[in-house]
Amino acid sequence: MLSIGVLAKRAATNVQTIRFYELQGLMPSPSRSDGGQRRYTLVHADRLAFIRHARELGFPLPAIRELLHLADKPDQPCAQVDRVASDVLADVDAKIVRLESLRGELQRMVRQCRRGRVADCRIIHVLKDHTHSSCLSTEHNQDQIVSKPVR
Amino acid sequence: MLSIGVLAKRAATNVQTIRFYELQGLMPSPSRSDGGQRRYTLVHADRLAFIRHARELGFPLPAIRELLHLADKPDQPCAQVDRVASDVLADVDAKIVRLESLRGELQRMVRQCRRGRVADCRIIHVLKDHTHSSCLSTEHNQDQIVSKPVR
DNA sequence: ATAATTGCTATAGTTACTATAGCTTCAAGG
DNA sequence: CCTTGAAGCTATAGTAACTATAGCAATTAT
Repeated sequence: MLSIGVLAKRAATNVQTIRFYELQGLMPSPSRSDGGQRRYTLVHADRLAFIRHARELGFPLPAIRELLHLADKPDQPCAQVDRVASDVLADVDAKIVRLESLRGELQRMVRQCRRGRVADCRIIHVLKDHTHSSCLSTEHNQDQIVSKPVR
Repeated sequence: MLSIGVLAKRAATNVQTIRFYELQGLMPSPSRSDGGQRRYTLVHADRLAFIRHARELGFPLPAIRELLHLADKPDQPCAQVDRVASDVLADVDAKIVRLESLRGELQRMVRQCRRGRVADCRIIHVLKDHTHSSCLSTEHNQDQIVSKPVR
């Protein structure tokens, strides 16, 4: 029987995340100690590893929920599994395309900076100039670009 | 004088976003009509265009706040502007690297899927097998990969 | 037995918005 | 002048996937 802390260490997850997965129905509610603390088995550890691995590969939680569901039905055809994974792949591809376009623009901007005064700064100029602003606006594509959280 | 709706259309933004930027201190509070509705000038329109363009390029709001601040001091050297832009570029670069690594893994998984039963599915196998799970875990790099919101 | 650590629940914060509810104001037509 | 429908107002909650905190209870080590 594993405490939540031990399980968390094994999966390189943190404790709150495991409780969060339980709330979201991704991890089953484990049994409890007499005092009410969660006690896990190796089955739980496997399931958590599956979830974490899928997360690292960019699967969103609803997709993982679906995969876990499918994994429990070994005799079904795996077309659905393939579709879920392919969707994630398509998503990742789209993100790469967009980011590479951003990178191009940014590199151009930064390269043109002559380190003078703000008044002459190409970066500020480009941002101010809304005639340029069409260069990237791919209609309905407004992805959020977030700085990564440092854990 | 522009109403918030007209301003929004010009900047291809939506109305709530403009009010949100005002709350965040990115847009100055405009004057109001007798009935209390916001009335904007072309100065506001320029500022909003600047913000939107920077957002499209992946600048987070705090960075945009800094740029707006710097843009108001034309005689300062632009080194700080350059640094902000370079940071965003570095961030975009890091995201691309990570996503390309994800893409590789996903492609391998999807290619190996033989469309059989779930029990034999390579995708499920790879996800279940935690000996593979080290392949991507780049220590403290745990970026969130989110599906883009459809507007 | 006691102290340090870990666990518990519930709640709020993160990013950059988006969406709703319930109300008020505005602009155009008759 | 009056009505009507669209647009605007504030305040609040929701999104994704966690992370962090507060205030308390259980467990473990000494």
